[in-house]
Amino acid sequence: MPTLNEVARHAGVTPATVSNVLRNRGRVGASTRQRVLDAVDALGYRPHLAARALAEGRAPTLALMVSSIANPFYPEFALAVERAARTSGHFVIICNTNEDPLNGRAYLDQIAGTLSEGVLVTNANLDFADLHTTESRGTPVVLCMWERPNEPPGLPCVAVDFRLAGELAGAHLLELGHRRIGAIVGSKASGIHAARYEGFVDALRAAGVRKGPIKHAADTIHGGYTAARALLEANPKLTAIYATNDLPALGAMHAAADLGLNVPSDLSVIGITDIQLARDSRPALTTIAVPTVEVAELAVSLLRELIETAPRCEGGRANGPPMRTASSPRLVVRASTAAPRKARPE
Amino acid sequence: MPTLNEVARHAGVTPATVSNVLRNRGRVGASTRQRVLDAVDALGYRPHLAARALAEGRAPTLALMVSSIANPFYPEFALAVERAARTSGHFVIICNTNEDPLNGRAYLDQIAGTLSEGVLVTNANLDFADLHTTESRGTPVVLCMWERPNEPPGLPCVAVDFRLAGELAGAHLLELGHRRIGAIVGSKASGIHAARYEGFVDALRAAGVRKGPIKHAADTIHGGYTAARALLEANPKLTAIYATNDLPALGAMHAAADLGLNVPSDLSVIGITDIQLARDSRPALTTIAVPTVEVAELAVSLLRELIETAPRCEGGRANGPPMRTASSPRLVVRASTAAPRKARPE
DNA sequence: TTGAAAGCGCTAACAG
DNA sequence: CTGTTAGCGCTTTCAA
Repeated sequence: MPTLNEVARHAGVTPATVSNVLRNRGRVGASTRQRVLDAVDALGYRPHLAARALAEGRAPTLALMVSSIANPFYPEFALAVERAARTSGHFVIICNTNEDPLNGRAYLDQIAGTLSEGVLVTNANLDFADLHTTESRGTPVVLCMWERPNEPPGLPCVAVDFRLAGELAGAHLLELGHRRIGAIVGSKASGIHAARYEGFVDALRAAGVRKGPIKHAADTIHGGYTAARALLEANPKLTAIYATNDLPALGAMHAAADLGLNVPSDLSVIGITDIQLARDSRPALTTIAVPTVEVAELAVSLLRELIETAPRCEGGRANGPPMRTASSPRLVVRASTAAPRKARPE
Repeated sequence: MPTLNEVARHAGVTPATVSNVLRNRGRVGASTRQRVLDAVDALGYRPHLAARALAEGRAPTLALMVSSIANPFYPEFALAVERAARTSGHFVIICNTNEDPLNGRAYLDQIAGTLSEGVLVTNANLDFADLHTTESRGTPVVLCMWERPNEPPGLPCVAVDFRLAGELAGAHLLELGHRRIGAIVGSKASGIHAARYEGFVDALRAAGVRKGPIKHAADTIHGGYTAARALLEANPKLTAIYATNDLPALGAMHAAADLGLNVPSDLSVIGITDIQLARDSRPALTTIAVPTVEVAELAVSLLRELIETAPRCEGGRANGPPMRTASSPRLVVRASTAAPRKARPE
């Protein structure tokens, strides 16, 4: 691989000049510029990104922390993140924490500030303390998909009103006439989906409908399957299931099928997120769509701002860490919800 | 972020010594070592990976080229790649080509050899010429999932016997008694799935069964859906569908459902790969499992070898580019295949 | 308009 | 055992 120095020699100029023409920096004479350009493609020169970054005191990548890229939501998000990152010349490194805070910390320790200029965090089950540490060391961190716009975390974030998402889901089911609704709430006691459940409960309360049974489940199809079976077997009269995520909702549909229940005529199922699979399932899943791409773009642009300004205003953050709020979740009605069989019109 | 120099000053030694204790290189006195270590965590020092890489003449990442990380196969593969890469201290950068060779080339030009030490390529629709170029510039490239072990490409690769996969699929269907089998062949005219289809046809031929209708389709659930509908509507007597990939197979199951056909009693469906979704679909998909994780590991280890040896044996590749062959695909019988309704025993 | 020089943070000879 | 010296490939003052 030819270096900038070799290009310079080849063009009979100094490295500084080559650098200048390459980045359109200083004023360079037209003929010199041409000579340099010729040398560049005579040699097939490509700038060494790592070296450039080192000299500039920057880093050419963004780190994307996910619990496991295999969970189908993350790839979709990652794709959007990558697109956004490319526009600012960043590459993205995927960091699978595998739900283990230790892995997360190891990643942060290694790449934050050295290989990556900023860190994007999805529900990767990271230690907040670790995140603060990396932030205090000067590498900006932004939380994607913060679930409570009204309760900012101690870190920069992009918020999505997941309470509203839950509420919309509840309202939709209620409107169809459902009164006995089971809930599958994702992600263990970590309470990561608490807002989604609260919104749902709020909707019920507002309608004067009693809370139905609830079951916690892993955020997978299988987790939803197991939870739904348990729910349905213990509560045969349920006419609908609300899952705080699409994957468990899909699992609930499978459980229904295995129990001889038809979706939606015997059982309605609704999820949250609107992943690709929701569109591709049979019946297609009714869900509350979250603006994934928008979140990714907001997150990347926020991160970029932080990267720009971080060096300057070291100490004082005016009113707490910045937060961007993505547009509201919205209901997407597909084929997995319908009025309960014997719904009496209100 | 403290630098190695500061650590050195803090410990009252020279940078070289710090470097030595950090990498257990030269012999360092016990007390000095301790002093350095103390300084390291007094300052919270972490090595600057990019700088280190630059000094070592290496790069800390591997590039993974995929057509789109959103296709559910790739995340699974990416996860395995990342795990393997971590063991050699590499991070992985995901490069979505979005099926466009131009994007692929842009990625290669930018990061190969500067940010990434090696390139892993899945079916990303890249220009082979571009790949050769980057290889000739000294950055090793390995093709993952080469489909024809007997016809090595001009590049290092990990091969999987996809002809066999197709044959196994055909054989399974035949054994169940199917004689009228439609085929959904993925990925346009690029012929990327040709081997999979040939194997299938070989199985039929060996059994003296006539080829059924064939339809090409995009490698998505929707693509499979459309193709299957067309196939089924034009050929009502089909009792089975063979798809060269799981996603289209899943789509075929949906099409069957929409046409009032029960899978597997009215129609058997089989795919190739065994992605997670194959396990999670209802009915669960019978498929030919490809050893994804093994392929990822072989690919990374081959790439590592190439990275090690590349500098030395610049010119001469003994017997063409190296190829590793992953273990054979194998049949995984689930619930989407069964004997055709009126199968007469052979 | 171009060149010379210093330095980003680290490693790698070699010398002492 | 430890320090000295160069230098990875590039950028960026500052002079010329």
